[in-house]
Amino acid sequence: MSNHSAGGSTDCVTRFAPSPTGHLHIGGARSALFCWAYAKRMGGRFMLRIEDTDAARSSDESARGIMEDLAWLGIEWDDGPSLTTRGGRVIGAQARDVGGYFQARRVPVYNRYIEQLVRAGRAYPAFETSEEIEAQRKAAVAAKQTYRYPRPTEIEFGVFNAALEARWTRACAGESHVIRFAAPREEIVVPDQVLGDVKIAAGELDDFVIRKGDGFPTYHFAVVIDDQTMGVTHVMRAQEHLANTPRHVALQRALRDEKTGEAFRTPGYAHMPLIFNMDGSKMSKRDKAKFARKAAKDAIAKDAAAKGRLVAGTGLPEKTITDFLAAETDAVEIAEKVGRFMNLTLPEVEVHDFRANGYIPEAIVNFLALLGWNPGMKTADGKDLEKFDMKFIAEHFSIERIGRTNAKFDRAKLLSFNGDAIGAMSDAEFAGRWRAWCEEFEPEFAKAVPAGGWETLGRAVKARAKTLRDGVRASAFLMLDDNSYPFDQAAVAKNLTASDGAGLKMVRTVRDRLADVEPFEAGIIHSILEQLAQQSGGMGAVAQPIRVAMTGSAVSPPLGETLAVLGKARTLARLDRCLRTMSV
RNA sequence: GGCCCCGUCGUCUAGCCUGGUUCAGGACACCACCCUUUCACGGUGGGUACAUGGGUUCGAAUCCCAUCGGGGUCACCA
Repeated sequence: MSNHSAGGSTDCVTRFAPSPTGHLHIGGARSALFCWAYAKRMGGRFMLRIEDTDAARSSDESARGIMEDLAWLGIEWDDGPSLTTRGGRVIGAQARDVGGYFQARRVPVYNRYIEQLVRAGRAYPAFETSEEIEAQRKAAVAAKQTYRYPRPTEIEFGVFNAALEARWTRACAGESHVIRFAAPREEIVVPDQVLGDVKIAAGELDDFVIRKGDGFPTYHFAVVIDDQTMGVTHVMRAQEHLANTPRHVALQRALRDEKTGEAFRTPGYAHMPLIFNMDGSKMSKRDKAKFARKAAKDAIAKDAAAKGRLVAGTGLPEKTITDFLAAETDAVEIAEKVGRFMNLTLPEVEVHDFRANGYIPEAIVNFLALLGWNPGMKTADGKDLEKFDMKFIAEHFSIERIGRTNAKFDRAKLLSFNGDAIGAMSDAEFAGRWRAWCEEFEPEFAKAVPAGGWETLGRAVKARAKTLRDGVRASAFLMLDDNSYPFDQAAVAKNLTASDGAGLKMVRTVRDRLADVEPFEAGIIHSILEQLAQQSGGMGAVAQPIRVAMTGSAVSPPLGETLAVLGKARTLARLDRCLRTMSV
């Protein structure tokens, strides 16, 4: 039996290793999900490691945000930093002790292995500045040649000779340097469980940097050391890393574990397909700027004055807006301000964006699982099985069924999944989750919902909401000022004043019937409307006039709930105002 | 450009490994109709794909090769 109670055994250990330089990208979330799923399926452990060796770009705030996003999705780690959820539960509480899950705190470990490599003649200090290297690289490119760092002639592969010792002494004395790996001149085979064996010819690798001038290891080095010392057995990541993997394999062959003295293991690799936008571009934060810019330019093309309104509406300096429109800057903050002012839904690229726009984690996780993986099962009626939950993924995930072809992220399908997931909730569950979301992301609206009104309103809105935010849109009637909301004139003409004011007469009738209703509940209101409908030529003749009178438009959720949530006083006030201000 | 990976409807994909049961199935999107108190929901139906060219074979989406196309990677970023 395993002595690790929280997760499974250490026979299988997968890891997700983000660098904390921003929010969790949706593609990263998929990587994490697959790693998690495989570990669960194998009864192993899923680890979260923070790769913060880029001191300039990393932040603890980002690390925390990433952990919260993962937790929100339901992707919880057995090993990694601990995170206390809102419910007070601690994720990572049973983590194994592997010497820290933040790479920046593991520098002494890396340095020991650096020295091991140097003394084995497999790594050496190099003293060129990055400017010098850059100049050489440019010259090579200009000459249409592939740049490879030329190994100094005095360095003998696999031998700690006098020249190397002299370099090492200079480095240890504090002279500015990097450490480079003496790459082997032999073919390297990366055994990949998705792609099969990927062979890289001898001489393709050059002596890449494994420790930077600032003393931190590079990604390539830290990954190899950590995966070995933390017992990682399976490395699953996006295909963009495939071309880096030979470096890792080469490093593994050159290193020995300082505890066991044995050569490093080569973990099982599985590189998964990449995810792109529908137009084939990379999904990036810049997509928000592109989207907002296009919308703004379109508006200005229609009406030149729109730019002035944009400046005023966003509160940004005119120069900032001008630069933004000219694509001088892709700043997310500007894009978001423009988006907010223009009432745009900017394209989501980070998990947090989806959350803020009203997506629910079950739908995201389900959709993500289908991007590059497929259970290959049928439902009872013979269709492809597409809808499933985390439990299913944990039970059925397999590397063999990971695809090889890149995928485009189809937001329309995600939206459909989200709508279905919302539709599958009970009314009570929807009401609870919708309310919690509104309180966090639409506090103004949340305040406007009367106490006890959430379930009634939720029932009215659930079927027409593909996102939680849609529920707010559908409830726009609630936010109207009872005495000044505008009327859609076409709707008024059609439903109120037409046929000699038949609609207005109906409003009058309904108003009088409603005045006595007690309690003012959706079901009761509905049955009253139904009665009237029977007496007067169908529900359309009753409902549409009321709808227009109550909301100013011909579109709203069902009237029983709409009126009930508004309450008797507001309902009568609105009907009265309509009667007062309108005539044939 | 060098090296590497990939190529089934607009998109995600099933089928490919173990060639025939597939003039290729599902889902999303789209269109039409039905239902209907508006908007939605739901129901029914429809169009659309094996990149191209060569092989192998009685037979190829499935095996082989070439071409074309897409992508990744070549940092003191991860």
